[in-house]
Amino acid sequence: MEYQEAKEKFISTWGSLGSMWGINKAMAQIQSLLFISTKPLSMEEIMDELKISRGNTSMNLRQLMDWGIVTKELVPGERKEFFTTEKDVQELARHIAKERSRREIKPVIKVLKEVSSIQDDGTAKTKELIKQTKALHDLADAADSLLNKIATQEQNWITKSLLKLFK
Amino acid sequence: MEYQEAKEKFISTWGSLGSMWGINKAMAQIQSLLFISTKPLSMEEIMDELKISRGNTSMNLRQLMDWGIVTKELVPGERKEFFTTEKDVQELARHIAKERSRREIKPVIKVLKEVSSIQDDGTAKTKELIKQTKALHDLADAADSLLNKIATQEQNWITKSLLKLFK
DNA sequence: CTAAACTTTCAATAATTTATGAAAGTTTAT
DNA sequence: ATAAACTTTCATAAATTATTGAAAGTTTAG
Repeated sequence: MEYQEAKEKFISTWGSLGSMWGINKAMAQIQSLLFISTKPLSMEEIMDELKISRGNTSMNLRQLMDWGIVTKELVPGERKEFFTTEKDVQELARHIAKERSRREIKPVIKVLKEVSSIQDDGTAKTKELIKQTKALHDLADAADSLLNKIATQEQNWITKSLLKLFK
Repeated sequence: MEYQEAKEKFISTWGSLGSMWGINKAMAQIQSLLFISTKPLSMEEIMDELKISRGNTSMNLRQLMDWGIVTKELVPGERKEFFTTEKDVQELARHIAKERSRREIKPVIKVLKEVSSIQDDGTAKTKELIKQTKALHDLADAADSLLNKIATQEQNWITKSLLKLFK
């Protein structure tokens, strides 16, 4: 396998991994392209490389910027904009963990709290609803704390976590 | 908020959380319905409750069984089949972690290994591809180990993990 | 100010995913 | 063996999500 093939394999695999986790293909592919690029890329270059439209590129770049993992780079003397992604995998993981927590997990925890706090009317089904949603709430809450600790931890958390956790 | 409202809120929230993480709505909703049910439910009951078709119910129940989180229950004297989900959240989380690792993370790690193992031809772009995919490989590998440790750990891992990790 | 260079928006369309329902398949009781 | 009870399959439909491309918007150079 040589460069071009490896690159394509990486980008397409990353793209389909994204889909499995609710991230659209174009977004994942743009990010992965930037991730292995040796220099910032313009919109034009991204479009060409991935064979996607201008609009699609623009919208997905915006989303990546909203997620905080892609930034605009202003190249002196150039009029157009260039883009780079966070190159450090740890930092990348941290951003994603933080955002997923904020956007997706926290709101669900809130609902679980509401639902598990309803008045116990004494019936078995109400008791079960309360019991189960409370258990889920506690799990989600613990998982979210873990995620956030990780997200705000200094470098190399994974290595350190593994050490602490399984020593 | 009383029982019916709380129940619906829980089921619909759980359904949309599923979508964010690549799990279809019906599947998530069936699981959540079973999760708060005080008894095993028949296909008929699930269809009625969630207003989904027989085919859809059947296919999603099969998927849930493939994931190992729903099982058929044979009620003596009854001809039809009944279904229950794992009621213990820890066990549930463990199943899901294990399956996601096996189905999604492991294959990606394999690709990352292949891609990061290409011949270094000395060019900057090849070096970058190797470096970045290797970093990603190491991260994915570490995260996967963590997930699997969690998945095979005894009860209450979260509490224990948190203690160890942040004491 | 104005025109060129570039980016964003968004209505229309395409692609993908999910759901339906009836036919085919299976199991069980008699 | 057969018919009723029940489940699965799968072609088709519906719904959702992603993509396009051209028009509108913005910025910068001169």
